[in-house]
Amino acid sequence: MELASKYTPLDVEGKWYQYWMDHKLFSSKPDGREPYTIVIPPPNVTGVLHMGHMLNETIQDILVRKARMNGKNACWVPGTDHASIATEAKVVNRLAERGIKKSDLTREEFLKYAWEWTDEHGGIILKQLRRLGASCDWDRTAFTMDEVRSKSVIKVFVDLYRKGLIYRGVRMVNWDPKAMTALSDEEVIYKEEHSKLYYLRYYVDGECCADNVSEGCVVHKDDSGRCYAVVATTRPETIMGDTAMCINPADPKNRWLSGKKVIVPLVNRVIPVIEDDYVDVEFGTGCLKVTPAHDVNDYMLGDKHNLESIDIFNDNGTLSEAAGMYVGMDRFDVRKQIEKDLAAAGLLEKVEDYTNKVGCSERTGVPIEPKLSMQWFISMQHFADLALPPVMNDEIKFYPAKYKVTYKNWLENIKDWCISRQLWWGHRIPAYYLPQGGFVVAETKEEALRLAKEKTGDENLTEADLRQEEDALDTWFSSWLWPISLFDGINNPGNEELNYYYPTCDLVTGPDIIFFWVARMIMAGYEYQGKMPFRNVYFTGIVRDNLGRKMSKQLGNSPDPLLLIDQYGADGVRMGMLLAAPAGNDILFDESLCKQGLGFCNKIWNAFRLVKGWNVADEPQPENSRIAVKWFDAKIKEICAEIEDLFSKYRLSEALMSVFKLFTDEFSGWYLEMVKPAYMKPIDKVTYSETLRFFDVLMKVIHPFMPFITEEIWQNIYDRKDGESIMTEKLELAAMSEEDKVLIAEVEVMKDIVANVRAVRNQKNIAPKEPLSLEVVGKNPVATLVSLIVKMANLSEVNVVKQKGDGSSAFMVGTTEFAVPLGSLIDKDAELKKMEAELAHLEGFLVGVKKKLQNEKFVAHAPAQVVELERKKQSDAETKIAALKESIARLKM
RNA sequence: GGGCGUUUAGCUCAGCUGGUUCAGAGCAUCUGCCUUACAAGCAGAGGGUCGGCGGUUCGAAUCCGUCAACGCCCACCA
Repeated sequence: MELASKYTPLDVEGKWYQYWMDHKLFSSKPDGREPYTIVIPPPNVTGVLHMGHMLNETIQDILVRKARMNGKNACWVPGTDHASIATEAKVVNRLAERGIKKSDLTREEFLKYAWEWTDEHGGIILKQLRRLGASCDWDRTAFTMDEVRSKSVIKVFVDLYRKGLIYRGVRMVNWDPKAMTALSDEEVIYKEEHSKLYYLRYYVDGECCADNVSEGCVVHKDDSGRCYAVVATTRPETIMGDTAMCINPADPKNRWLSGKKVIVPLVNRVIPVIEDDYVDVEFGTGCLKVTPAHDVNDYMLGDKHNLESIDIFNDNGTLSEAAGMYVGMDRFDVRKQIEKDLAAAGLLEKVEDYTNKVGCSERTGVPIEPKLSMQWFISMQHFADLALPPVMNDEIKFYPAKYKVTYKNWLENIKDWCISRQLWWGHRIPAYYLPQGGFVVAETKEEALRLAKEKTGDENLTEADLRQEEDALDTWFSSWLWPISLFDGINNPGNEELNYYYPTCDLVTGPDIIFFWVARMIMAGYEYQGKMPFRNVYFTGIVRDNLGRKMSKQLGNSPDPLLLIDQYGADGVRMGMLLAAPAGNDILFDESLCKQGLGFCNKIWNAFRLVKGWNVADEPQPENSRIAVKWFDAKIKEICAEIEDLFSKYRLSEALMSVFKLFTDEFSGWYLEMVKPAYMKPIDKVTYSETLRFFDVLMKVIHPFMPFITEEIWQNIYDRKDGESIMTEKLELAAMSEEDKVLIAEVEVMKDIVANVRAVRNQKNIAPKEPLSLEVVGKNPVATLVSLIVKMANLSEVNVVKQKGDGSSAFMVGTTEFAVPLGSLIDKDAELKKMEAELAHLEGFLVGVKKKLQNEKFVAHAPAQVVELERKKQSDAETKIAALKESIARLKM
């Protein structure tokens, strides 16, 4: 077989993915094996793959492939999310490009466009995932708006309504004026903004009796002697909605305003001064303008003090007729204009720079507007009570565990969830309004009609009389059912698939959706299955660039994942991602890590090329190879046990590093060099077949991380039949024996000796191919491994001597001294210097150890084995010092 | 304003319930090698007062306190 000296991923990756698909190797059906289930966090249906997905999906694929390799029935269910707001916004934009306004379309027409868009762009992201090697069971691909999922959503809505957990009411909600819909609290993100604090004059209405004031009052008067109050606000454009001014009753400086009325600047409406200790005396002037329609706190005040509420905004953020002024202008244009107008009218005291947090829509980015409106809500306390205990008592484990605190905090301060959205793209709320007023909630129109008749007693009602709610549901109202609805567990409770695959095992997702999604899935899981939706949650970090900046379109610092795969291969990119991704930390992605990944592929490739290039002869196995095989057999067991342990702790990055070192250092660097036949010489049969066996095992160990190259090589180790695949293989290794442990330790000593001899070569510029000899002073600690030392250090002989010869370079391994005779090459002075430095270090060390042992408290308090260790350190050091001193003395002779 | 987390080599990170020469790994750097699998390679080497200060202890990177810097989450001060 001819193999190129460089590995080219593109040649093999597509081929094997197709092979896996053709042989249905990703597909899972319930059987007698232990299930291992992951549901994908569904990406937006019209999204494209970015680095965050790459990280997430790589981790999931590694876990899934590992589980498969461990003999479990692994099932990774893929799917996409309809992403109500995001998708609707995209469709609206696209229509706008064609000159079509959403408002000119009927709901049906709009949805037709939306589905067109979805069919056209939908699922691209899933196709892209295949390039990465994702081993999802594609036959199970689901969509949050497909039939099964939609039906589940409606069923759950009706159920929760009947249980009294869903209600409809007028509340202050977060309004997105761009998307023109209500949002949940979680969809609001607070951004720091450099804005301004405007100080406005509110003249006192009627006679001003400011002469008659108490101590500490601060009264403002203008040039003509009229009194006014000063209100500090960041939002002067809302003064048209002012219906009161509020002071703190305990505030002496504003005492004089008590019971007065003031005039809203420009608007000239007279409003009362109310008193409430909500007002912070220290902020601004202690006078607060109250706009109940446009601020949550003001709303609370209005409610308490029975104030009128004037909604001055249209749904799109422009000013409404109710404002009376600036009608039709955008709220931010009004802010600019009103500043000018106030100043011109002499009503603007001053303007200060001010930094505050502004709530913005997570999706559209525009500042949200608190708005009083009729919406649908879920009572959340019930769900919080369900979802808190299992996480706190670790029935559901979070990795890293620190997110338990975040989770707890949220659940203990839970607020009701606004689930209605004034959007068309989504699940339409199954509520039907009656001509007589009121509504019914039902899964179907027929059922609604039946309920309506029952409710009204009007037998003449027809379906046409019922008007279905226009609002759609929050996207997350479908996502929270995902682990159940994927197995049709809502419509078809207790079905075989559900029983087998649920609860799922691991959930891999970002901490940014811990509330949106993770917490709510736990709620739905317990509500509808009485069981957790997943056992473990692995929170990944945020992918950042190598400067620590979040990857974003604006910065243009996010590489295109597919281009990376073109360049480094999927295996290379997977390794690059994972190397940078310790659990729970943000990952600083650097393209050079992918290069390292490809480099590793190349290493594997070339190792295989070497082995496959050997000629095999029927001759006895040499001693060095016999030991090497035994050793590597032990080593592989050791490292695999380590890897298992790391996997169990989700420390995948470290597991990969162990895998990498096992192959690069232990296998390629040591084992292959130990057994490698001399140039043009054949290898014995036994060693050859054992080496192929190692390859077989190693490919399985590496496979979860790098599926493509491992399949390619695995297929070429032996003749495989069509349909065979590394994916259906199991990795089973025995535990290490005592003998294994001893051998591993001995080989470590041997490596140390070899490294020292190589160092001597380096220092003396002796070519690797020039054989040297080695003297062991006293007893060889690894006498059984002489054949390996000879081969690895390229020695002509190893002699055990009582005393090392003259003209040699010496070193110590453990307590044994070794020497490489160099004859005339020896540099006496350099050798002396080296030894004296070593001696000084050892003597210093000995002093420390002795001090410790002379400390009575140490000997008394420390555990016996620690003290014993110190004593051994002392005697070892003394032995070494004696040997060194002797060598130095002899050198000086 | 509250809470959480981080700070160890030039970079990214490991160091579990204090105790082996405990100060580590990968990458990067430096030196020497085109050695017949791989120069995307091989063999070596250098590099850190473990953020500062204080405490507990026979013994602290590890435990406690405090300060500092950075990051994240939550919160209705206009």
